[in-house]
Amino acid sequence: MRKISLKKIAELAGVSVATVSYALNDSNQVSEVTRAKIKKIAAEEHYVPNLSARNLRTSSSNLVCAITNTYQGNFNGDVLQEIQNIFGRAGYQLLAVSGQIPSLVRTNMIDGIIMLNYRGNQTELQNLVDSINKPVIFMTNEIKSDNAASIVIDNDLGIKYLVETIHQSIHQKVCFITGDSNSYNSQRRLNAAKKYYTKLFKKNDFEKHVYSGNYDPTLSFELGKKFIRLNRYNSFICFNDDMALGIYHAASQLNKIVGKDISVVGFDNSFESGVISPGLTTIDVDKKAWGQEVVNQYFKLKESGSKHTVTTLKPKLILRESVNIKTD
Amino acid sequence: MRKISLKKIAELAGVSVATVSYALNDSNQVSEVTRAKIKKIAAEEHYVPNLSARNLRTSSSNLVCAITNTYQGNFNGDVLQEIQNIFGRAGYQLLAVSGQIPSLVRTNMIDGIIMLNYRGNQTELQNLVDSINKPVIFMTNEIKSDNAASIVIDNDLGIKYLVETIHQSIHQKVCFITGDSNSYNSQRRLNAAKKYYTKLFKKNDFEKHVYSGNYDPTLSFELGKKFIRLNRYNSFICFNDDMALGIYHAASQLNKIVGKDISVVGFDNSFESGVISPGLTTIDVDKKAWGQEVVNQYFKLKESGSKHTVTTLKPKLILRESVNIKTD
DNA sequence: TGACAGAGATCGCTGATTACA
DNA sequence: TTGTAATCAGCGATCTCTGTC
Repeated sequence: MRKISLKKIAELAGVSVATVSYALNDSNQVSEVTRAKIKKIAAEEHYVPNLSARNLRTSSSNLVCAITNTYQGNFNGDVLQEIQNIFGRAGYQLLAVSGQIPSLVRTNMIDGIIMLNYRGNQTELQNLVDSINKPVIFMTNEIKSDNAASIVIDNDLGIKYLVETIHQSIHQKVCFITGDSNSYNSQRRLNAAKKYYTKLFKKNDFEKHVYSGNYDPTLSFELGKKFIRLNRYNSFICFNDDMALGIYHAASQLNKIVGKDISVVGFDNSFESGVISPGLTTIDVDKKAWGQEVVNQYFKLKESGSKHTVTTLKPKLILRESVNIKTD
Repeated sequence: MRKISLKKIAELAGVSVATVSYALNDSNQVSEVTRAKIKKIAAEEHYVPNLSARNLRTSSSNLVCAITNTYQGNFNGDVLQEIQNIFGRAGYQLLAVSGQIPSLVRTNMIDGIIMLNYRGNQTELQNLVDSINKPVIFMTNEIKSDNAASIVIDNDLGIKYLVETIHQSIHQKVCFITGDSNSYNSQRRLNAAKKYYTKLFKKNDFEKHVYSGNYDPTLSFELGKKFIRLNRYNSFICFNDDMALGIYHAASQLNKIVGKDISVVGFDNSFESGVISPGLTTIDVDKKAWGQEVVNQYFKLKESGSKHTVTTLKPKLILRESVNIKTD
C-alpha cells in the first residue's frame, strides 16, 4: 500500500494541492461541491495527513507528553489513565514516556508536558521549563516559571489525618516509612510527619523513628519483620499503600494481627487497600478531579501563559480496620 | 529562548547548512577541525534537531509506539516498563498510548508498534497491519502478516498447572473466573480451562462453572461472597491475581480461611500475590525475557520483514499457601 | 587527484497572496 | 465587490551533485 499525499489527491481530483488542503481542513475558501468531492476521494484512498509535515509547517501538534518515573505501581498508572481520558476528550493525544526526559519534548513535535513523579533535580527541571517554550504541568513538584503550573496533593493535610489517627490508637510506638528521597511527595510527607508527630506526641525524637522504604514493599517487609519481632514499634505510618502491604506481610509471618496487635496506615487508597483484610486506613485523592485540574491548567497556560500558580488538592481520610483505636 | 536551527549554526560557524549537517551526523565528509568547531557551537547554542523536519526528509524516527488498553493494573505497567527499558538501551524511544489507536501511528512519525492488550476486533487489527508499512508486534494476539509477529504467553500450560494444582486439593467444587471477553489471554485461558477441567475432573459441565469477572477485583469479590456463602464452590481459579484478591476479601468477610477452608489460584504473579497472606499460588511469566523477545522480533521484522512468526513463552507455577493440598 | 565545502532539490503541508470570473 | 481556486514561499533537515583549492 503506497503512501498517499495531498498531491496525489490533488491529481486525482484535478485541483491544486492547496485546494485539497483547504477542503480537508474545512476552510470556507472552497465550494461545497469541491469539498465533498475531495473528501470522498481522500476517504477512498485512506488518506492520513503526514503529521511531521504539518507540524514542520505549523509548529503545533496535538501531542502532549506525560513524563513519569515508571509505569509500574498503582499510583502512576491510575493517574496517567485519568489524564489520558480527559485529554482525549479534549481532542489531544497523550503520549507517555518513562525514564529520562526524551529530547523529543524539546522539539516542536510536542505541544506540552505533564510531569508525574519524574525524578530529577530541581535545576534540571528549572532549565527545562525555562528553555522550552510550551506549557509544563507539574503534579509532584513546584517549579516557578511563566509557562509552568503545579497541581499537587496537600500532603500536609493527608499526613495530619494519619498521625491523628495513630495518635488515637492504643499503639503509641510509631514508626515512619518514607518513599524515596528524590520524591517530592515523600519529602513533603516527611516534613508534615515531623510537624504533627512533634505536636501531638509531644516528643522531639522524630528523626530516630524514620526509615527509608523507597516506596518498595519488600523493603518495608524487612523493616516490619525486624521491628515487630523486637517489639520496637507497634504502629506504622507508611508513605504509600504498597509499603503498608509489606508490613501486613511481616505481621502475618510473625502471627501478629493488623488492627489488633499493631496498627498500620498507608497513603494513596490503592484498590488493594480496600480489598485486603483488614481494610487499610489510608488517604485518598480524587484522581479524576486531579486529572481535570491538570487539563484545565494546561489550557489556561497554553492560552494566556499566565503567572506560575500552585493548586492544592485536599485529600480525604479513608478509615478502615487496620488501626486499633482507643475506646476509653 | 529562540529556536536554533542548522541554518543559524551555519551562519555562526561561517559554513553552509550541509556542512553543519555532516558535522553533527559524524559523516567523514568534513574535516576534524570544522567538525569540532561546529559541534562546539551547537552545544553552546543548545541545538536540538527538529524531529519533524528530519522525519519528513528521512521518513524514519526512532519512535516506537506501545498501544495498550489501559495504564492501570499491575500487568500492563510491569510489561511496559520492561519494554521501555530494553528499547531505551537499543537507542529507541518508546511512546505509550492507551485507548484508541492514534492516527499518529499511521504516519511515518512512528517506526513501529507494540500491541499490548489492545481491545479491538481482529478485522480492525488485520486492516491496520495490512495498511501500515512498519513492524507490528503483538503480545496478546495473533495476526498474520508479513510485517507482524506475535510473542505470546503459553496460556494453555499456565492453566494446566493451575487446574492440576486445584485437582490435587481437597476442594473439588471448582469455579472459574475469567477476564473480559475481548481479551486474547482470557479467551485462551478459557479454552485451556475447559480442556483440563474435563480431562482431570472427568466431567462435562464446564460451562456451568464459568463466570465473567472482567479482570476486576470488585466483581470477583461479589461472586466470591455469593458462592462462598452458599457453599456452592470451594476452589476458585481466577484468570488474574487481582480477581484472586477479590476472593480473598470475600473469604475474610465470611470468616473463611484461604488455603484451609477454600483454595484460590491466580495468574500473573503480581507483587501483591507474594506479599499477601496466605501467599497466592499463581503463574509467572518472565517479563524481562518477554520484553527482550519483543525487541528482538521487532528488529528482525524491521530488517528482513520475514514471514509471520508466533513465539510462545513458557510460564512457571508459583506454588504458595493459598491451596489446601490433599495429604493422603 | 583527493579532501573538503557549498548549492540546491526534496519530503508533505499550510496559509498569505494573487488571479479570475 | 464577492466567491472560488491557483500560485508560491517556506518550515528544517538530508543528501546528491558540483565545484574549488
